[in-house]
Amino acid sequence: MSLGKKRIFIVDDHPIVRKGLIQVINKQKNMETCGSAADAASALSFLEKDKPDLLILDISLENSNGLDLLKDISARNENIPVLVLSMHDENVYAERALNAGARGYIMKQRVTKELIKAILTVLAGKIYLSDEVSSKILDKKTKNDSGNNSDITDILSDRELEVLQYTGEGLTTEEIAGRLNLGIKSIETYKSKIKDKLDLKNSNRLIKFAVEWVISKNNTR
Amino acid sequence: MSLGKKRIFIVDDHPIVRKGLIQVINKQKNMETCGSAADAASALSFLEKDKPDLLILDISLENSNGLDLLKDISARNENIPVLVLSMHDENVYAERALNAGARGYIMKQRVTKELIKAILTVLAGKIYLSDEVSSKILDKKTKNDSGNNSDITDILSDRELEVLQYTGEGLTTEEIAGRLNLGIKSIETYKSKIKDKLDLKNSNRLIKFAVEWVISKNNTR
DNA sequence: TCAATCATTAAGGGAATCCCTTAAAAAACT
DNA sequence: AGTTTTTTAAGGGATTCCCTTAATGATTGA
Repeated sequence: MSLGKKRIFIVDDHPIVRKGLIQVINKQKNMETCGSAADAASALSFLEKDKPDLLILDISLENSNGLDLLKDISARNENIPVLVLSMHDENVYAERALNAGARGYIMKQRVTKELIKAILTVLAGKIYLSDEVSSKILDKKTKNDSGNNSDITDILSDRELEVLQYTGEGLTTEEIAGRLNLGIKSIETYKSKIKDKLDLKNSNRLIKFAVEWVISKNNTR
Repeated sequence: MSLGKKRIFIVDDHPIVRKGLIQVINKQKNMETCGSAADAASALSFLEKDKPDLLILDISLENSNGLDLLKDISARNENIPVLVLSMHDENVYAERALNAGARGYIMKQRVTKELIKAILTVLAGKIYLSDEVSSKILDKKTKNDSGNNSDITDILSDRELEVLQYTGEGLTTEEIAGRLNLGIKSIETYKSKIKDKLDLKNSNRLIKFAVEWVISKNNTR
């Protein structure tokens, strides 16, 4: 942790965000960006050739969601520390990101102030989370032992949650299948699993629930 | 349109996005940023003192959604052209933004390439939209032009409104038919009329809209 | 006032979804 | 190591979607 600058690769589908990140990082003395990508495919092809010291990853990518890329990277055991960037509610995705192998989670609302701190923390081998999230996650871990948690993010699997999200955005079965690169039949299965788990009578109730969930997620805090 | 640089104010709750935008804009010769804000409140207080030539606005603000701010600005007749920035699907929000007074709509995925073009277009008094969306919306605008009241209760008939209400409560076609003592086929007709009138692509979008409408109705009064 | 538009109600029919069952490989707990 | 959960998907009847056509009554603008 001293010879040369640490090399950072950025994956984010918003060009302005990439620009902003590159600018902020390259202003630092002990780190520099070594490239960027807008989607999972080009990110992976870069990682095959070159290994940066850190990956900054937006989990809300357009064509293949960021959690999948994160899992993919962890699966290929690249051993690259990943700092996840998100515009979503921390409470919903932070824990999943960590479970999928991330070493840090930071919301776009916080980037700039906390970004460098987060990068340094992760580069030092530690895990970075904002105070609110870390305490919340720890809370849940201890509470969970005595059952009774009606947080849907605990009940639903990753895929089910994604399907719920897209359903709440008004997408059809076919459109969701397209987004996730899965068959229609699989999406139908996820929907029916969600209905079972959340005790929703039929698909209209499911959509209603999903829409309300998406709204409340975006309005809370 | 020539003496001095055009002054642009930015409203976005993501610091990196603000940084990126400021960098891109200030590189141009004929425009410059004159400030930025992360939320509606500080944006409004700035606008009371100073009037920029253009406002760039993220409609997915945290604490009060951007559409409200947009409506607020239009309502106070500030006459400032607004370019809306969004990470959302254009087809879902673009029209709402225009109805609320925006002069342009651009997705964050497109910013950098199209940003300057969009700014110049709006500054020139025109409306900027990506090609896909523009034709679609302008079509409808000309149709709807008389007495431009986008209040749903004016557009929909009584029956249609009832169906919308029940749909927003999560009822199925059959259940609605039961409630209103009508045939399923009639409910289907009403649903499709509603979709036509409100320009909703399919029944999932209809349900989403209906759920959101029911919620907003219960909150706004 | 009378043709014209809108509202209400509904049928026909192919396509898409829903809903319920079954299933198999992989991953994750215990 | 063995059980459970997750991810993925097929089959098939029931329901809903979506598009078209249509009849009757109410409203309204010219």
